[in-house]
Amino acid sequence: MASTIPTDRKTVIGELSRGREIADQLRLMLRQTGFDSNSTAASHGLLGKILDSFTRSITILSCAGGGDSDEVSQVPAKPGLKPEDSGDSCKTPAPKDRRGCYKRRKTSETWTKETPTLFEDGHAWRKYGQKVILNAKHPRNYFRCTHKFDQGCLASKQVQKIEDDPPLYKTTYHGQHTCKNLLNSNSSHHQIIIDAATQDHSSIIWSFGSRQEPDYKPNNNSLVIESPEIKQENKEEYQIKSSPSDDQDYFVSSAFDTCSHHMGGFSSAGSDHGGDVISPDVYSCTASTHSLDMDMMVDSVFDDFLEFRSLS
DNA sequence: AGGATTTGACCTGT
DNA sequence: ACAGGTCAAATCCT
Repeated sequence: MASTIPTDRKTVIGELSRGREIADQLRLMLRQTGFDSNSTAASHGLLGKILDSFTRSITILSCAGGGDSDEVSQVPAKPGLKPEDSGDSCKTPAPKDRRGCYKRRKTSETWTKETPTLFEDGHAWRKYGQKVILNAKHPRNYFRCTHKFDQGCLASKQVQKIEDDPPLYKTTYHGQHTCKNLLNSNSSHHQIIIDAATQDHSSIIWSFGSRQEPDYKPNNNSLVIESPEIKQENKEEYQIKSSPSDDQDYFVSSAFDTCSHHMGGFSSAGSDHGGDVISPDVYSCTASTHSLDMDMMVDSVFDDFLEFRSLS
């Protein structure tokens, strides 16, 4: 990686800039159209993410002069560290002095979810820490995307049990997945529901869950598309392994190009095998009939992403 | 053996 | 100074 040709870099930056502009236009456009407030809010949120992603990528590419530029979070430049082995500071030796080895994420976007159960979210997570939190009954668990190093995916999450009685888990997500490895390569049953008819707009609802909720039935108008199963890691006793969500957002977005989801549609299900149940999370998106041009815009945005990926 | 988790130490923001 | 986030060596698991 240390050797990306400058021309390529420029091309990538150019493409990303273009993508950012398009996403920005899309946001303006959304502002003027008549989506319902929920969808609008969700769409703006998603667009914000897209814009943020573009901006970060551009920043990384522009700053990291030589290439190599690993990530924003793993920054060297340690003040008190010996200058030898200029470059990777915290990676290898210097077993003790970790000053400057990492930067705590500060401004990356976060969003939280409170759910009564723990479940899969389609991504592979690696636990990297656990911390007792003041005034909290349960420790907080820290996870990062398994592909942090091989694909530079910066997504991470924190999971904490906040209630005992009716169990309640709070999951805080940081950053978007940029990795491509969803755990859906084998055969689970994610549900994608395209709810074809509602009053004003036709709306589309996708719902996902690594296990199907037995009782759940989409309404009559729903078109249900099943996607392959995601890998399940059934560890009965310790499950803060992954949770639903955001990444599906990414998955959905890239797969279908348009729409956003709103959080909060999570619903709990019964249980099977006496263990925790994975319940489907419902993402919804309203696709207005007059949004074709937006589709094209979003297409364009994702084209940029794809191009960026292929170049990098 | 290699990957994942545990856990104490370390670092940073407030 | 403290609380919380991250690192990385040790340990566990497959």
